[in-house]
Amino acid sequence: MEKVFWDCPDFSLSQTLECGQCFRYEKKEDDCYTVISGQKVITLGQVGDSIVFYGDNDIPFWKGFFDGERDYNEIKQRLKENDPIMAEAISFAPGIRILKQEFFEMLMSFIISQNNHIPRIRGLIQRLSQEYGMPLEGGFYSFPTPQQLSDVTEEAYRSLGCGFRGRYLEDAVKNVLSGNFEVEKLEMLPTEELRQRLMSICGVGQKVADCILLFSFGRYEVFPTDVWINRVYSHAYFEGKKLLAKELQVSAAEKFGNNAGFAQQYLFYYGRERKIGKG
DNA sequence: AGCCAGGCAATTC
DNA sequence: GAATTGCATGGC
Repeated sequence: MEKVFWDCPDFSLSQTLECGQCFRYEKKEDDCYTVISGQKVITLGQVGDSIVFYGDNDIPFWKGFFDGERDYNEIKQRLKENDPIMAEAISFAPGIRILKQEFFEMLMSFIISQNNHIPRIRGLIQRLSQEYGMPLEGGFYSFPTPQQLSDVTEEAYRSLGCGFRGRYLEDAVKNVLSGNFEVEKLEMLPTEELRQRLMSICGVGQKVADCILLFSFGRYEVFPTDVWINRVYSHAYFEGKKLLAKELQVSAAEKFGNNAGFAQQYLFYYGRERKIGKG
């Protein structure tokens, strides 16, 4: 098997995949991972700072997927200034990079994520792909396209185990197929307008919309606010006092500015792994 | 064996 | 408008 090497600074494959932004990866032997995005699949590993791609399937795509061009060192230095908790969160997982993932896949995945555990989210996405996606090499399946899901009913989603989210998933597919969610056009919209557009889909609230804005549209100024972020944020900056989501986001915007999204992911992973503020 | 989950819409006050 | 409630399911 052909190997392609890639030196990418400030990058940990495991931290980036396992920090909660991505649901479609599988850990193999020797710290190797198989990652699936849309119709593409790759197996890769890491030796020190060096990433090893096994196979040469569209390497430029995967370098973009891993946000390879961005200077994360500069972002981290800026976030750490006068912020010991952030410094600790960053040193806990200094190799997180924000992935660039497909819009439709993020839309469906984060609808599924609501009121759900991460292991179960992954299972549901896997079954959805296996049922309606396309077989790829290695026994994996592509995430289904909107067209492949065009006739899937709420009941079918429920029988996969999606529960009450079935109605939302069906609505999301209808919306995308209607033509009001073409990525090339969405990319042009200012963040707030794009957020409102996403939230017009039943089942997409601000949290889900913000995850899509951050993980798919590269709107790094957003700060997705969920229960974990609320715990770690109030613990880190407000002596444990819980904030309303609105207040928290105003505070995060002041504190982190255009790097809020990166800050969110460092804090989220740190808080969740260390169970900060829980119990 | 329950408890609860990267929330949300619907309902109620 | 802010606060409360029901939701489906299964991993832990």
